[in-house]
Amino acid sequence: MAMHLFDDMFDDIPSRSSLRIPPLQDLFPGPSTTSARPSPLEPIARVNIDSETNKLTGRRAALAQAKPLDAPETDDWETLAPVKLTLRPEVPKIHQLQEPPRKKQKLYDHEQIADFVQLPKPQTKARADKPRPFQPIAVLNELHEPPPSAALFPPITPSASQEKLDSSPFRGRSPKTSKNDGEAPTRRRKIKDRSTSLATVKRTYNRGRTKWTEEETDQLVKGVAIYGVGRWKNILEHSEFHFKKGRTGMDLKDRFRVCFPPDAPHKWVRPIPVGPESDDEKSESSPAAKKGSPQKDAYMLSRSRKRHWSEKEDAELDKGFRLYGYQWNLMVKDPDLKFDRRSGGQIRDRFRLRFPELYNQQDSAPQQKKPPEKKPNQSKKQQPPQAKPAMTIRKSNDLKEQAKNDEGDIEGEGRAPPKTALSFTTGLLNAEDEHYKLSNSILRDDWDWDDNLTLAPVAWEDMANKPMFQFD
DNA sequence: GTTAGGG
DNA sequence: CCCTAAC
Repeated sequence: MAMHLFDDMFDDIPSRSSLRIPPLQDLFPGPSTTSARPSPLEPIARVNIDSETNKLTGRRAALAQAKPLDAPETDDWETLAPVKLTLRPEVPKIHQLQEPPRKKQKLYDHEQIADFVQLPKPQTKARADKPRPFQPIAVLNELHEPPPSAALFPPITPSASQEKLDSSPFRGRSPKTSKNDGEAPTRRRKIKDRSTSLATVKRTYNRGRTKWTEEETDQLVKGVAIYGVGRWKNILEHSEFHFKKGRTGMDLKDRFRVCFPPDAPHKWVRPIPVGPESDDEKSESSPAAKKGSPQKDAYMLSRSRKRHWSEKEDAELDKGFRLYGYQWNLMVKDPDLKFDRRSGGQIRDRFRLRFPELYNQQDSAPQQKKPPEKKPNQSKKQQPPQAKPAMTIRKSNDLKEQAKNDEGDIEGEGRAPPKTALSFTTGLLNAEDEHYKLSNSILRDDWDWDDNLTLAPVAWEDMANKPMFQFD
């Protein structure tokens, strides 16, 4: 099925001649058997790994041993010199002076990309390095610590002791490593600041740059060849690769995006081998490969794109919550809820994002059963009425928090948030018209009442989570 | 916890 | 490199 899917994918692509795609070159050339090698950017649906040795097997193993173009004629080049092999002499500076500044597009010319050992060199914008505060002082006193005077600065906030540590300009970056050749600095902890009084204070601090070496980039390309686009964690942890300490999958993703811009895949996609597939993984090579046509967009074949939630879908989510509460999988099954290929987990995450406070109350929420059926011929097993859940009174600050979040939605989206039934529950106490909302939510008249239930499920839900009284 | 995409 | 929503 997947094959035909891909066949259609390339139907609307003009023929290669009309596209004038640059000469196809092997990003991943071997000494002799180029045709036996799959595309480095070919998505890998399955990776064969020997469970015993934890090593790659089959063609992927061979891929991992691929040599760069100018590798010496030795079979174990990688094991002998795993790090230095791909180093190339620096481009003489005279070239940089003579050649006019290249346009950004030039960076991705196939001439450069095709030879993966020579990846696009970053624009050397002789940017006057913005000195970090206090850094010169640290150099002067040769202490990799803040100067004593730093202690004189008052804390920004009363509870900023930890912040001061994290915000130190010396954190994770001693002046000694100014060459930026060493390890990446340790990553800072994420700090979530929800207090409004500090909203304007910048509380995040940069990790600092860790330059990508050609070795690293080589390994990244190899990793994509082995695992596929998007398998950044796998690539990062591949035993044969040695990325700088502190690198994360995100870094790999960013780097790959820099080298192979997804909006211009024809700039970097390599040709597909023309020979017959040699072995066990025929099913993994894309149909495009069999046609001998260039792969249009390897990104398209990576993990599924993230689909944003439309307003309509949010409305479905709202309706679903009124019907099923926190039972996300039931929402998926309900044909009346028109979720478009959303899983229960996706629905849950969306709900958690939109209504975090309400989401965190699900422990005390009653478990609802299927709502009233339209065709009540399911009289075999009648669910007993749900036990009345323990009444919980929401704390006032919880409600304020939720109200704040609701307002944030307004600002963030630039449009009024859908005033959904969820708002009944979430923003109730904040509203002036409490009576209206109470009656509207608990004594709903638009319910398809199930005779087997003394109350509609939503009523229990609301009673459990909504304050019946306000003490402020 | 990871990844895609925007910044 | 960071942030955040989506996964």
